[in-house]
Amino acid sequence: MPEMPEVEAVCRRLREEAEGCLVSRARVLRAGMASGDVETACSGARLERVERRGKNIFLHFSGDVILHVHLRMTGNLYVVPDHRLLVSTVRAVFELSDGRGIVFEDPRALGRMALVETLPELGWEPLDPGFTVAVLAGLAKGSKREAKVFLMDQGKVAGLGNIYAAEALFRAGIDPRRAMGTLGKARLARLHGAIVMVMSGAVETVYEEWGRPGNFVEAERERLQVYGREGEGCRVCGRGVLRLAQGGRSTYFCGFCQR
DNA sequence: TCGATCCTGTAG
DNA sequence: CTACAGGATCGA
Repeated sequence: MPEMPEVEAVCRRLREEAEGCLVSRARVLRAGMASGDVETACSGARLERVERRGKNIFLHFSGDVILHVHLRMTGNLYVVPDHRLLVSTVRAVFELSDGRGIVFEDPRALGRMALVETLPELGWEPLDPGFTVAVLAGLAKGSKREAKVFLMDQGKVAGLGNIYAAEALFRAGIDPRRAMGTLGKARLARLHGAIVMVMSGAVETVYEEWGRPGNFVEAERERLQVYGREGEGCRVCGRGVLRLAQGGRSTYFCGFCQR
């Protein structure tokens, strides 16, 4: 489910609904998905702050407890009205003192939680004003990695995943196989603009559509130019959208518009 | 830099 | 049945 826009939506909603709430009891329902004694650390603690960095969520609890949550492919974190009513894919639940619950649901069970002392070093937030063309150029300089793989490196730019890396490259007209370090100034500027545009648009769309009738992912999907559209016509030139494998993931692109 | 791995679900 | 899935990490 989540790329950075979905993670941001999760965090915003969590802030609205559960920030400041007391966790009477924390339960880890799937052993191995959490590192550290989460049940002991979070039981009786108050959720003071919800922070997002890239696709990572940091739940700050009273007592200097920091819980690092990563939703991976199919995780979700949301508030339910009754913590006793849980579906089978719930991996952890934070029972709130008012009877509600913060639930970590994850069908594929790839998501993880970990108690941490400090926040890990991550790459730039694409929507941070400090993330400029010059910053991107500095990161790209000398890199021989393929542009798509580079963009998905969370240590460079944090939050771009398989969908939005492809979308940004399409909008910038850059071939995803192109070595990052060979991009000229003009192309880097286009790429930077595309990243900011794609991510800011996605954040707002995903958040607005959250919880609406129908699937909020579908609304965002309609905005996508290339992702998941193999064989369909490019929205700009009409030629077929291509798919290739990079780093074990599918990359969608237009062979004509992206060079 | 590749492939395997962690898991389950769904589409073909 | 196989292929693939919006992620990340590990070892070769």
